Amino acid sequence: MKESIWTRTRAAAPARETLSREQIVQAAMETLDAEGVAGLSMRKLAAKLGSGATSLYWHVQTKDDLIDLVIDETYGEVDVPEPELAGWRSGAMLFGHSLRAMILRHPWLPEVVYTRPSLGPNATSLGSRGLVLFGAAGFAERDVDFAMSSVMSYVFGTANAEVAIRTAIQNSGQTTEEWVSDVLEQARVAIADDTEMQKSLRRRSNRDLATMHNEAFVFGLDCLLDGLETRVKK
Amino acid sequence: MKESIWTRTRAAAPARETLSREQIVQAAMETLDAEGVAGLSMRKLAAKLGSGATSLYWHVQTKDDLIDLVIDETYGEVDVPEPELAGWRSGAMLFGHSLRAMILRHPWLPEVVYTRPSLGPNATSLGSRGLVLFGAAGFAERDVDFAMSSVMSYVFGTANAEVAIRTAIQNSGQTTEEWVSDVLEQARVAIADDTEMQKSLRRRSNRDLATMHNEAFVFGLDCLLDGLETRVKK
DNA sequence: CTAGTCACTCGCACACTGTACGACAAACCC
DNA sequence: GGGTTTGTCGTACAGTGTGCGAGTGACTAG
Repeated sequence: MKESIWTRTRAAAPARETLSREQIVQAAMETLDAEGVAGLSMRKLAAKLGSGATSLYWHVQTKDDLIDLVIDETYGEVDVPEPELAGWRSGAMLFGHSLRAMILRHPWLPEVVYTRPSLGPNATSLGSRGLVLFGAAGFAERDVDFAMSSVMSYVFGTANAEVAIRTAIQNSGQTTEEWVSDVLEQARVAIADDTEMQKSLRRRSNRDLATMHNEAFVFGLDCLLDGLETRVKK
Repeated sequence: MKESIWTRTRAAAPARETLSREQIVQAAMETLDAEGVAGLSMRKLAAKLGSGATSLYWHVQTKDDLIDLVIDETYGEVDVPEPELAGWRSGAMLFGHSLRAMILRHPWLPEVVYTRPSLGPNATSLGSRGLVLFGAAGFAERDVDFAMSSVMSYVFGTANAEVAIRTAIQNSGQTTEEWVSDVLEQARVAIADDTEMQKSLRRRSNRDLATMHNEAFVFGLDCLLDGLETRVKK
């Protein structure tokens, strides 16, 4: 007996310093978070990994596939509480906050997520855990799905809009305060004869952008959950 | 008298066969609707208009600016009923349906709309009319803005998700039925040990995709509006 | 020890992108 | 008729995703 399977498998593991799909996905995630979709190119990604550009194509079929993988990774970051722990309503609230936080951490997501369906393992697992949560609430059959996707859609919608503003600020190269006051000034001129917009503008202009977004988010989510609660089977 | 001012101005009007910004925007809209963002290139657009590629840059500063213009055009297609006509609640319902229909007509929108803020004339006018509508409901000061953006976010969220599925089907080259049954089969395998997902799957599998989306949309919107209604000042 | 096979890397090339630049031309004003 | 404005467009540059085929190191069978 020259060598056991154990030593054999052990030796086969490192083999050669080599790229791995996980490595590539993680590097792509970093680039996306830092520079957005426009900042991600296969050549730059390869350079970051110290390899040739086309080497990536052995581990990943196309750039789009790579993005699919990164997207699924983000879904893995979302918490879905189990209904026993918190009850469905506060569970849904926590779920919403976790999903929103994830999207804000990955502001490139809205730009790519609507060009493909998400069927990766993390996405489906999220869906499954979501269904458990909303299933426990006691909705009628099909309302379980409707309830869950309502909440997800609402959260995506609000977070996406928030992301749009954030990227705009970042691209402008200004501070948030500068940008806000610029936009407000611009708006003031544009709507000189629009009393309704002026009122809204006055309401917004003294408030911090981030806290306003937070308040708006929980306001709408509360409303939606209120509405959902009345649909629960008595 | 050889020619009056009338004939002169008449002659001066066309001046020379020339591109116009409106023409370009409209052609870009057509291409986007038909082929999506990936199908729009300045060269192809110019060819469609029978002009040189770089000629477009006299009328439009960059491709991104052009897309901004097209986006604003789409906002112009959204109906916002006046509150006197329908009351705020059914007005909001109509608004939601109109916005959703607009997004479904322009499935490329989600892909580009979250990388920039929308401050064009049609976008701001939509915002203004929206504020009139929700302002008439009788919300407390800041809740007017919150209510409106909740509804918009929800509608965007649902419509975007719908768009994602539609594009996926289109890209697959299959019919909707083929695609659905393929995905269901794929899902069935993936979730062999997940009873919650299986229940959901069984619920979905017999239903037409489009009507399911419609039902889900009005279900969630109704819930949200129910919740909003309880926030109206008494 | 050699020959062969697999797993993986990578340089080159192709077609295509957005757009800066500067030369051109047609219409207008004086 | 000269000059200015308005508009067009060919060329060029730097960059993109990725197909192809040659190359290389590690392992296995004989």
